[in-house]
Amino acid sequence: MFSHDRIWSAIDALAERHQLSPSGLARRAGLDPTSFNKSKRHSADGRERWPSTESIAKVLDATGSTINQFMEFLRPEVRSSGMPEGAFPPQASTIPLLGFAQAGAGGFFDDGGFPAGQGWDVVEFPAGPDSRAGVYALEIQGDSMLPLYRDGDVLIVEPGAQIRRGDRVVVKTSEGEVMAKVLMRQTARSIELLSLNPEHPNRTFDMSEIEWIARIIWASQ
Amino acid sequence: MFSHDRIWSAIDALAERHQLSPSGLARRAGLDPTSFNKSKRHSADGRERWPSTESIAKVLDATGSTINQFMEFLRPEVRSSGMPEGAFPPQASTIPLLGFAQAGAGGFFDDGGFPAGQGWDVVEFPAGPDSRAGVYALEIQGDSMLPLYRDGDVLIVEPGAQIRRGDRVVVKTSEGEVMAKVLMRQTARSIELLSLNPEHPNRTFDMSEIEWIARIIWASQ
DNA sequence: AGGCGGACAGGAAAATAATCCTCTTTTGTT
DNA sequence: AACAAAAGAGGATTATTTTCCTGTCCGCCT
Repeated sequence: MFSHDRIWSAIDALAERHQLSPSGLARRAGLDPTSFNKSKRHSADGRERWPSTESIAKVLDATGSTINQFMEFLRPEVRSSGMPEGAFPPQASTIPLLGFAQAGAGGFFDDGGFPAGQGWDVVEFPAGPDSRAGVYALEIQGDSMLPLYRDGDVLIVEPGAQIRRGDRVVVKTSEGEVMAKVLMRQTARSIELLSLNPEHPNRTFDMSEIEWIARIIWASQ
Repeated sequence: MFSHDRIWSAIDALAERHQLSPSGLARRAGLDPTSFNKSKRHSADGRERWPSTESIAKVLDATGSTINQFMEFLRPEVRSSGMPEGAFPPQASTIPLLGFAQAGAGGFFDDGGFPAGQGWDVVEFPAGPDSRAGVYALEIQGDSMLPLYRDGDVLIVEPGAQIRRGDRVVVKTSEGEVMAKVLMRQTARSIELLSLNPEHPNRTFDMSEIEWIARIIWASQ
């Protein structure tokens, strides 16, 4: 998350961004040029040394950088080698939440339709911090999943998410077929999938035919 | 920009966010409960005391907060109107994207169903930075919007988003009715809405009867 | 080639943040 | 109302970061 290593990397990245060495950056910020030496990032007994928030504030001020920019450097580098270039997993955030049935009552929206007033809950969107590993998107092609999913809709899929009956899932068979279905029933030996399109039949597979199954967590509208 | 005052305000905000006092937050983070006392934010000679980066990392870790969230608190308070307590808008991020039809081809997933290999695009999720003002969630109640939306599903709604024909929308009438529909047609004087449930009739309104209309951007699955 | 400045390692001293401790006030529970 | 726990002010001590200083190495300029 937010580690000693990351914060020093961020300082190095900031220096590099401004064509400065670590000692040049320190000097620019009015600090001692040896402040950011690599040799001083651990103490003699091996303990991690953390730069102070005051030093960081001075550095940002001296380089005209924003907190945003520093935070970009502070983010973890993409870990998994399977993560495509430029992918950057969602961060948790919260947005106002209201029950649909309450939405018509007065006092929840301003004139422009924006949330206002008291009585709103909050909900995490996207999902909470434990549940974002490997999240990816699949774009719907064709009309075979109407009325639920239209051509061009994007499904957000989360491998490793817990799956229960009734969940909408993406399934890959060992024959290479990938399909979006509703999980009806799963046992140790077999899996029964309900089609999203009522015109298509339900499918039942032996579990040995299933390569993986992952839950759809969001669909674009 | 990044000032002593702001960083202490951010710590206070984070504590409040977790229903903690400053001393409670410090205690949660394994620090001494008096660490964040207001009385200790300046030294006796008036000099500013800055919390260490190490302390902040501990606090974020102990509360399960992200750097993003902390940074939001670190920003000068600009937005005030309409944002309910505790709401914290989504930050842009990117995730891997693949067309559904390609998902069955080899090389895109590892054995566990996680994205792997080359050939993935990226897509922003949630939507890009310009389009998140006022985003909120509505939770579906009842079965009236099956098969599309089930009881308990959450819709993410974005007031101010551009709306086109075919978009799924939430509409509020001046009589106080709020409904989720598909936009069929909109003119300066009238609006025609297609019901999400095929058993329900289409609705046509005079524009003067419409208080606001907002696009549904995501639905939970 | 020689001199200068910058980058960086390393150590001691000074400055600063955290911890420990005591006490008072406030809050919550019975 | 009484009691316990939490919150917070304030001070001393400890731990940690910054500053000061020295020295080496490297690159650049004259």
